Amino acid sequence: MIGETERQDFLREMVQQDLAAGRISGVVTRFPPEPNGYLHIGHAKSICLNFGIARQFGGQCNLRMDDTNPTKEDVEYVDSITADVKWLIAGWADHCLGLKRVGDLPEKRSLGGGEDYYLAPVMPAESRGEALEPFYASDYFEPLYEYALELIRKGKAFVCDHTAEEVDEMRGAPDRPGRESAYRGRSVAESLDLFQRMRAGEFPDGACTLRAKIDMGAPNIWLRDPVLYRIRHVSHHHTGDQWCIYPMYDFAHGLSDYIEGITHSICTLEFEVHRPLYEWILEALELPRALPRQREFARLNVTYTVMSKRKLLRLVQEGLVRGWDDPRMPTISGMRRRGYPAEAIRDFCERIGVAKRENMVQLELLEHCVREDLNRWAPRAMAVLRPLRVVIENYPEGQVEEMEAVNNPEDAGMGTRQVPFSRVIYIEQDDFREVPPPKYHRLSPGVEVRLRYAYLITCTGVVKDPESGEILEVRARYDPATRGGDAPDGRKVKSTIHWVSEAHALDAEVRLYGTLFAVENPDEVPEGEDFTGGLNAGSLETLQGCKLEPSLAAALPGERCQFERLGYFCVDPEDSRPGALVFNRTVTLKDAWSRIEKRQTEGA
RNA sequence: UGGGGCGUGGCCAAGCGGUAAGGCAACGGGUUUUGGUCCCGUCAUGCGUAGGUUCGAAUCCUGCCGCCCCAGCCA
Repeated sequence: MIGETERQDFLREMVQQDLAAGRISGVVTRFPPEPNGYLHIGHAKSICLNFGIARQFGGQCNLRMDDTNPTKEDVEYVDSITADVKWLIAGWADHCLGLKRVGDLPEKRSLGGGEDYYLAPVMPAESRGEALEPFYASDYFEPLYEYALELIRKGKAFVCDHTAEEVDEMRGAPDRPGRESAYRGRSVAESLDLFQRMRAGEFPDGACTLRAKIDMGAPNIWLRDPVLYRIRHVSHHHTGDQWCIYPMYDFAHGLSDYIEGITHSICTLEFEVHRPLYEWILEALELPRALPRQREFARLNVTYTVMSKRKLLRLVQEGLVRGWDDPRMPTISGMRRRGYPAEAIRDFCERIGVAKRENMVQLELLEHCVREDLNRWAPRAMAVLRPLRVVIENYPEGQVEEMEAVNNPEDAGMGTRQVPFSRVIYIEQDDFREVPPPKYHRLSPGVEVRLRYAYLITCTGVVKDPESGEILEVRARYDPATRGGDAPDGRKVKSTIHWVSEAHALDAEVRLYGTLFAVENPDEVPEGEDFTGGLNAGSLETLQGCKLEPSLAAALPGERCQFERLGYFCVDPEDSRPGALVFNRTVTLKDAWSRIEKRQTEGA
């Protein structure tokens, strides 16, 4: 895009070279999650990469369910994945999202003297209101079966009757070659017959497999006659009971890419050792169209969280979080519920870059991106999370003034609003200290501070519970000449604090989130311990009776704003109700005072 | 001890033979009716390490060291 500097990385470089060399004429990528869990921030990196490349080169990116293992997959996951992808790319790469008409299957056609299967994406611009759905690898089971037959005919695959244990044992080891299957020399006709009977359901699970005939002595283990098909008498979330044989990832993936006309198949590093097999399968079939090219990048790791779907699933199943969309989860749905804007997540994915080295990105960068985005457009409001009553002794009882407050100092166009002020207000407990520590600028006896958009007040004393000594309320006097916050004599105060009028306050529940794990790298588990031992017991703090300024009464589910001086918050889309508002803290504001305070206590 | 990858500041990451970009974090300062934002400044004589080639090396060559991935009928 002109004027926009697109990030350069080794993958985009490859795409550019392929284009320049004329190997391809357009770019088609794909995002191929297995529907066995919810998408997380690691997937977001992949989504931004694949859609980002499609977008940059005027191509498309197909959303495809890599659903070849029916025992682990579920429609709940395909639905959540589809929604998460759409949400994440909205307003950025919608036009690149390749889907297909509901029910569409690959078209069988003859090409180059042979049969070919192809399924083109339907782009949003040409959908004309038709119902669209993601691609499914399982929609290719029939073509895949045909390709398997072809491989057998070419003498490049055979049906093997060894048990799983035997196959394991015969595979050899990294430094020791394997032994050939006793069935490797089976005739083409026999393998063809057996494979057809496998499909027909004549054999029980595990009785036999279809294997590629490559090289049991290959140093790369994935070339040692890998299994291509296995028998599983289970129904599939998308194909039902149509099949009892299911293709393995290596066989299905490259061919799915081929069927969709994918030019670049970008995946994570652990698949690098599979690349020779990916290429072997496509080349063995002698396909008539250009082949996709697989390249790998390093997956994302973020501090204080885990990224494996297996571990995230455990957190959900064991009730250690409140679900896949728990705001503490690194899932896209969790981040959305917490209030992270899609644009901030995309910005993060762009900033972390793409390379091949292992990496662990600090959570702080993600939070920085969230703050930077929200700062620009989130409206400001005043809310007191831990209320402390302040009585302004010389303010007339029963009097109410409407104070004009700025909605967003970053954007004058967002205007102003009126906030009611009266004799009794709430301030944050943190904003008062009976005995102020050094450098504490907020309210304390004898000190004058500014109430934001209101008046300068001076603390005159406190009222304590005679029993416990707990501070029940703070007493103060205001200077009537300072309406709006400025003193006519030009005197300065060191601090401005927020407040909410007691008589006008809205009650709300506010949920504060800390990191899910207390340790930077939860995957680094001490001997004999479980990763759940690293969980942060204080990751969720629920506050009741928080006091909000009345303008927030109309806040809608999902709506985001900044509570001044505290952080960015959003109305919980699930649990909030009119009159019973629930807010999630998305991220705190940077807090210079807490750093000073921390240094003081550590120094002491 | 087989094969495949990767080593640039605390964390990411540019760099593609001409003398170490940028971001986050951290630290110091300025502005400020959010201890926010914004602005300014500091932060690798050094690119895993040892040699070699070259007028010149993070970039090329060789050796060594370290880390990651692969022995699912998971993806």
